[in-house]
Amino acid sequence: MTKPPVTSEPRPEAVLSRRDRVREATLTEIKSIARRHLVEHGVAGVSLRAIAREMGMTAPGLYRYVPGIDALLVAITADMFEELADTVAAADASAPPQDTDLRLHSALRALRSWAITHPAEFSVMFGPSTRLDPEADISPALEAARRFASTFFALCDRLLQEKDIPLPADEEIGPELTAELRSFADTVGLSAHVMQTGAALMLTRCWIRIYGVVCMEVFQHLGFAVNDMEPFFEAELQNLMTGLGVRYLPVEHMGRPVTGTAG
Amino acid sequence: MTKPPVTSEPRPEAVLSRRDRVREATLTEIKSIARRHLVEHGVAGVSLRAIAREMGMTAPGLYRYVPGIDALLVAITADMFEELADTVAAADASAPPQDTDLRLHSALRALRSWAITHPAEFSVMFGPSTRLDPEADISPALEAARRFASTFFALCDRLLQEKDIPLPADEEIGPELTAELRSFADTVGLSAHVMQTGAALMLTRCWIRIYGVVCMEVFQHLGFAVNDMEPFFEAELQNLMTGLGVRYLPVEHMGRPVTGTAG
DNA sequence: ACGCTTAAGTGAACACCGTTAGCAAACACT
DNA sequence: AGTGTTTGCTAACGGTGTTCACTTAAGCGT
Repeated sequence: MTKPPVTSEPRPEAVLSRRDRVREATLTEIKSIARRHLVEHGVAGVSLRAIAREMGMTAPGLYRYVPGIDALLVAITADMFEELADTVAAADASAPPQDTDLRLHSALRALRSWAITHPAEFSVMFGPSTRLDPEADISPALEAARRFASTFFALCDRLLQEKDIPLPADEEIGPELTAELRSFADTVGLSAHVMQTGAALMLTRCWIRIYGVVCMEVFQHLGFAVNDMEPFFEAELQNLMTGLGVRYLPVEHMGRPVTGTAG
Repeated sequence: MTKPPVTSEPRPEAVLSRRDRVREATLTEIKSIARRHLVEHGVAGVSLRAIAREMGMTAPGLYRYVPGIDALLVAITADMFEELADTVAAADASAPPQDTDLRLHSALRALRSWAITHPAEFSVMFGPSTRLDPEADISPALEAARRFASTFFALCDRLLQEKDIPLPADEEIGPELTAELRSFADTVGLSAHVMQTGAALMLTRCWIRIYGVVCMEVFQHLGFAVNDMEPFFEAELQNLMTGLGVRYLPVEHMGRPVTGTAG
């Protein structure tokens, strides 16, 4: 870089050379097409050959950008977690910073919203990994999932600080559960407040229930008998909030529903 | 059948001709091998060609028995629901008929037990259907799933008859939820007791939560941070039972754990 | 017991899939 | 201009679901 850039580039595009830029663009295109195929034909419909065909090139050429189909699926899964994290964070940020209750409602409803509008994505993110080789390296997706979870961790942290959440006492939790909760708290790196065993238990319990309703809705397990699962989600949300000592905020009282980055 | 059977056959094998019998045996063999491949290599590892290869025949020959891979997968899914239903029913029956509390504990623990010992099966039964054509006819599996659910419906029915379960009042449920609950109750054909809106809500809420914990465990979503999910399951079970006004029975007090038909 | 009907199974073919190896062209940089 | 790297291609191997035409075998009625 002896010559200064003459072209009117606002940012020097980091330190990426032109080559690296087009390379990155190609990778983005690959992932974008893969994502579309995922949405349109399900995870089974994502294939390197089809992607290459649509890009006007051949399948082996894609191996210059992606080590294989599994890695590509992991990569787009990570992207989707990132997107979901953004959506949830945006919903969280759309509420007044002090109104922790509303922020929590907002974030959880944004999660459900995104899930039901992105069933194919949600399935590969939160369903069983049926397509990937069990020995595939899924760490990129895990990393992104961590960032997604952190929004909720932060909210729970605030909640524990502000309110007097009724937590189960350490004595009544049981040694095995305590051990698992400690392991969990250590691995995900919970903050001091959530580090309490009772708080960690409360957190996982809430997550399990949210996960349950949303999975049930997206995977269509009551689809044959139920048209709209929203009332069930809201019922669960209400029950959850009540158990947390937080007042439940119905949808009507929330103003315009929050729309995330994609919706 | 002019000649009486000389061979020592206890039963006349229904009205099936010899031809139909070997045909049925072949179909059973196909499904059995498919099931094994499912367990050993995941749902993606089930293929007609591999099954045929193992049976010493060619793939097109299988089309005399099964209309395609999708129908085969649906068929074994139905079988698996049948098996799970048997397992749960056996656990239920292993408790004293009058002890509804214990029967419920037993049945739910049997469900989890079967799920974690049969993750591949559980994934195709309760996870998103990623492999099947969305237009595939899954009614056989649905029918079997209904029979699986009926065990729990019966238990809830008993519970509602015996105890004074604290049910949410009709007024506080909300019109949309009421409508969905009615639709649900009608479709699955709940008995008179569970027909009450509050009871149906309680039932679905419980099911959602059980579904949530078990899915979370089988799909390994906390697997990176938690070794054993049993304490979480038991915590959820306890919380659930308490909410139902039923006393929670810890595992230790239950005697030898119940083993189902497979496991 | 013989002939006819029907079912079972095969081989070839088509259209897909992931992946590897070897090669030619384009590009960046000295 | 020459050199080395990057990119993309073709060919090929082994795998998949599925259809079609065909042969073989079994069962059934007379």
